[in-house]
Amino acid sequence: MKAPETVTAIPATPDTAPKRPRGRPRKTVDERDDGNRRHELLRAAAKLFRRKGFAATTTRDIAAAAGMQSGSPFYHFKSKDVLLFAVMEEGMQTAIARQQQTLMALKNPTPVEQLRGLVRAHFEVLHGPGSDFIPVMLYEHRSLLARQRTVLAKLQVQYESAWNPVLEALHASGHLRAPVKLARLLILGALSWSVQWFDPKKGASLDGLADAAVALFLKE
Amino acid sequence: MKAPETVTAIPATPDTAPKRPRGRPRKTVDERDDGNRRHELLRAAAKLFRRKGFAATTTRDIAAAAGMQSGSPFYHFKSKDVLLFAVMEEGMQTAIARQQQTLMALKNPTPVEQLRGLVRAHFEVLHGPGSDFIPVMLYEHRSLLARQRTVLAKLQVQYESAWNPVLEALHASGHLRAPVKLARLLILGALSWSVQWFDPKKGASLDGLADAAVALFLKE
DNA sequence: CCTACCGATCGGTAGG
DNA sequence: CCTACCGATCGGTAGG
Repeated sequence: MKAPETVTAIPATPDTAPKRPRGRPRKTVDERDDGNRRHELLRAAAKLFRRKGFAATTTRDIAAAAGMQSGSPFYHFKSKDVLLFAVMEEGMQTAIARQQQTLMALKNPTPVEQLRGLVRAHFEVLHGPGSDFIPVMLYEHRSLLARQRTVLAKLQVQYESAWNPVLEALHASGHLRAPVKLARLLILGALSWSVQWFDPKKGASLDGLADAAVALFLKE
Repeated sequence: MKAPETVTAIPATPDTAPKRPRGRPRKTVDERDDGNRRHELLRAAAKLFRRKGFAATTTRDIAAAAGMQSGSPFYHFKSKDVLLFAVMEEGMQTAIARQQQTLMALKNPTPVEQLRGLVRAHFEVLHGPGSDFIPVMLYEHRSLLARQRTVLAKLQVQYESAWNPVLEALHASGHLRAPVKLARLLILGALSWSVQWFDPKKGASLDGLADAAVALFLKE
């Protein structure tokens, strides 16, 4: 209500000046990269949703963080829910991509090496650069509408299914003793929970973490 | 504003009837068990906070779930934050108590048996009867004020510290390969995450879960 | 994308 | 504990 938000759009140029589109200046006409502004919103939303939660974050917070006025996010996203969904979907997409890259980069891997790769990739997705999206996905599931949840569930199954053959192999070779399905749930939980306690700024390395996790789960 | 909430308090009994305290009837005068109503609020709040999250739950929701009018929760709790804190504190208190009972009930336990007890007690706290309090504690941490967080942190340290000697012993005996501190974080994460996927109504037993977890973490 | 709003909801309170 | 409210905030929209 009294929030100036940013001191941008006071009409400093009256009728005398040649008419110019309001809002922040654009360098050329064909640079109007809508995708860019849209993505700024996504990143701001991801960051705020992660820190304060979906319900406690206002669309005004998000607009301000992206340097916009309070009504502007709705030019890019129909509603706050749609914004949340977009954050999660992008998170899952990049998570899946990174997971696949990691697995492909291994040459003739043993199942143990594959597990270590999956673990390492998961930590990367959770704590690496641009890592606000997936924690939102993990912790704001209940804020989604049923239909959105269905779509994301498919991506999640896709992500998790990469673990299955690896865990099966480890179970068969005696490296893993727990039932595969429960093992996957428990392992992914152990890793995902690190969002609550791992602080990337404190210097501990993701590699060290991954080693500890593999040592915890595997026999010998 | 236009919310009738519950069709309770329309003055169906005019001036003719003998005056009677409004609201739900009390059986006798000295039964006015304030602690009971207060606790009904706590339970209703825990349930709603767990299902919808703190920010998305209104004090009106809570009041209605406890059979009260919208302003009444503030007779028992100064603010919504205080209610949240009370839920978490009670959750930690009973979790610590249950954990201690479990450990005491073991006669001459091996470290492996102790771990299994701790795991089982943790699942009980998360999924047993009256299990809404601790999930709220786990998932609504960020909604707390700094001062409240400090108080709860002490209880959390107390709860977690019970794990340390057990894990140390298991590490020394070669049953546990990961560094103890990281192992504790990962294990507690694996267990706590089950809030996201375990459905008590689906029949799977907490004992089976505990067995799988121990099998996952321990060598042989 | 900004301006200027609206309608609804929400935490909380005074007074009994 | 209920009644009757208030002040603030919030998601969203019309119109440019």
